[in-house]
Amino acid sequence: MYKNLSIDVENSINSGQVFLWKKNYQYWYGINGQDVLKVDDLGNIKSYQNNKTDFFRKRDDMMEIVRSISIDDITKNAVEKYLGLRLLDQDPFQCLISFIVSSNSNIQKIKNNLEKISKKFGTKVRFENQEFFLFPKPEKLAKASISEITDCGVGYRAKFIKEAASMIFLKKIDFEYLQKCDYHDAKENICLVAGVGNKVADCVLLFSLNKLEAFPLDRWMIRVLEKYYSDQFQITTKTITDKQYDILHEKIINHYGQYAGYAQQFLFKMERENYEKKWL
DNA sequence: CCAAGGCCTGAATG
DNA sequence: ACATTCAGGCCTT
Repeated sequence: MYKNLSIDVENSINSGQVFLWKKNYQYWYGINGQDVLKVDDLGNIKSYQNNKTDFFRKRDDMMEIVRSISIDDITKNAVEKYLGLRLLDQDPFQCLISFIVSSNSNIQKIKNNLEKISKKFGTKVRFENQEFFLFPKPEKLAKASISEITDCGVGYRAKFIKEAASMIFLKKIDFEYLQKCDYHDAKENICLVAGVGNKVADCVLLFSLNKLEAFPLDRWMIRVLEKYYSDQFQITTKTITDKQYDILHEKIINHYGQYAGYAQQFLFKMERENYEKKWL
């Protein structure tokens, strides 16, 4: 059966993966680490640094992925409804800081916090006759004071941000290494960062380290499992412990297979749209 | 191991 | 108005 597998840029950006993006007439502009991306409605990218980035993961075989995750009616419907939705391949450091900031927060506030961080610590550049602030480098945030970071409105997360930046700057966490090793090793490693638990780790792994079996379980996804999958994935308690998270993830991988992360993204998008939640 | 409580902040709710 | 709750969790006890 024929499917139109072209990219839906709008839905991909408005799916909770990225925060430092804005639309200016027909183009989307976004910060990705030390680069600025300009994207047209077909997903063609012009990059400030002239980097070749596969931000929309065009390398993925969406025909095969869609086929393999459309394993039940709920997911099948979500995939069909948001077929153009894509996982985005982000700068790992920006992604890590973004999701540390995201914990116990909401999209509007996360965006606001990250904009302040970029403005305060990032390099100002001009691109397409507009002003942008790149995301700060690890060294810059590692050497900032806690109170300077707190001024960006991130509250108690400030020290997590500083510590995380230090670990990257000092190569205690090495993203290039994490790219190479498998999901479980990478997760164990990145969870060593204070402020990074199961959910944040899975976001970083899925959105920036090419681990497509990562399946971030946040409030929304727990709600999805409770509502539509109560038979297969029973949620027993209010707070999910580390062990329960692991067990759930194991069952989820058994159900969806190696592209479970894509399934998560379609279901997350679906559920938040059902509740008419705002995006960027 | 598990459960409960606390946490910056600001927009939304009552 | 003003208080309370809640928001894409995590850490400590």
